Amino acid sequence: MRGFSRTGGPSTPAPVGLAAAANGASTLLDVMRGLSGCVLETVERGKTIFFPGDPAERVYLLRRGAVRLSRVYESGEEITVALLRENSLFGVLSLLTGQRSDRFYHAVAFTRVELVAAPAASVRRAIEQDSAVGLLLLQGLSSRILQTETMIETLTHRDMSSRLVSFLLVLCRDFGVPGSEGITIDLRLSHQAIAEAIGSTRVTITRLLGDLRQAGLVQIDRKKITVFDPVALAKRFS
Amino acid sequence: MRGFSRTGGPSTPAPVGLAAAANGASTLLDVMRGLSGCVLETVERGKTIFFPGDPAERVYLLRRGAVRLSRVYESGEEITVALLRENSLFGVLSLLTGQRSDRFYHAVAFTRVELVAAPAASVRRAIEQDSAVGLLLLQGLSSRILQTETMIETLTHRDMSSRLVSFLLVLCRDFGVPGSEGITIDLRLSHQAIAEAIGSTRVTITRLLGDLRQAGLVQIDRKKITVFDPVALAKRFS
DNA sequence: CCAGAATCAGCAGCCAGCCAGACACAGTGC
DNA sequence: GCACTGTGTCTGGCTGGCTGCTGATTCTGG
Repeated sequence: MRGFSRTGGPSTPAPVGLAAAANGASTLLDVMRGLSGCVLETVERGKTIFFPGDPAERVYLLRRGAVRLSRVYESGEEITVALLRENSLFGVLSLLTGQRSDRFYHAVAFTRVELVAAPAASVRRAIEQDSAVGLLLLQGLSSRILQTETMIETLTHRDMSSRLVSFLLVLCRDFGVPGSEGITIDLRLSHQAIAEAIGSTRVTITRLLGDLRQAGLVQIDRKKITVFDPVALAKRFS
Repeated sequence: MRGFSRTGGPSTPAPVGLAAAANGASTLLDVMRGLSGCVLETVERGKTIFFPGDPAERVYLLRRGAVRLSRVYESGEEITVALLRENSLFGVLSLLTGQRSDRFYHAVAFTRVELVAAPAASVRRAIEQDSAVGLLLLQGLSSRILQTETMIETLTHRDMSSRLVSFLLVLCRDFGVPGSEGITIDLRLSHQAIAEAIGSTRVTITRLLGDLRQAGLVQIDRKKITVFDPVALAKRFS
């Protein structure tokens, strides 16, 4: 259970009456698409959306697919800071101040991705003109904060087994597709990718996933993980 | 260095021209104080601001002091999800949907705290009436996201020593007061509290802090930690 | 203001979990 | 076919969690 059912609620921001009334744009997507200078982009799996050091001048809305935000160290090590799901806002740093600032994360398309990018200035202008836009963006960011905080919960688990389980539950929440056998995580995850996200190593993930599979809790088919019963899996916390 | 100097930048949202022009309210604090139904509260160290399960109907701005957001488990274990510094927005969950929702974190005053609380409905109304309010809130939330993501970086460090160092640097950023000898973290931190924040145990923190002290990197006086030289400390990453 | 209670800090020894490094093999795409 | 990425497994070694105890500090209620 822990953090699974409860945080599952407010994930996809529902249309708000206010916004719809204002100008017919009832979702973030509608709003973003209406902005001047907005661009619809498709990025192939593995391609970079922005590099650390790039100027932060656009705000992105992830329309389809998953994006990985990561931090790269001199050592070559790479840490995943967030795995963004559909409907997530990112690159909001550019809204922060009027001054120019730079990205410090690396944003990579984790799957084939469709996104809407709009200049920060356009977004600011849209907010001025229609306050409903501000509210929608706020809701988008709030939901990002909730996701991130769930991830912090995951990462403070002491033993790797609990961390992995907790992470799988987060993935179910964000990328889960219900099927006949359980919930399938709609991402092609390598053990290495999981390790980078929860601060472990490839070998450990291999071992722990093997344990979970042998316990009959999950199934793995061509890098796609199916969780048979999230509640049963949650009981696996140390 | 890692995440220290870079994220230090956009911490306190600077007044934005737009907002000032709109109605003279140039900071979040001004905005919040002007809201109908807003309440100024003082909460003593250790007292609860809201419990998990409480209805989420107000948005808070932390005016002075520090607030700890945590998750409590049946086992009695408690995990710190965020240590909020002055000027942080929290309780934004209530903005998310029109429907009623409940808190799932425990918010406790970590120090003596002054805060402004406003009903979510008032906040929504204020955004409608003055779009500058929306922008200020957005900036507040963006800065929260940056903080939270730095914390994720901290937590994905594998060895406890790096995690502790990284956490101390985060604390310097958020609660540091420069002094003649270095930066003093203006919080009374027990080893237990640190352990709960970085997913370790009291004993380990005791040992590692002892090491840092012996290495001449930090000083601890009645639960207040002074970091002599953040840059030197940052070199301590494994 | 004081005494008892509670929390906090420090130390040591034991042991499991996990990392490092290495290697073989399977799958996949060019 | 070949290169590359991903998976599975083993051995050794060390970090860090767990337990138990003691003395110091801080809090609390009279």
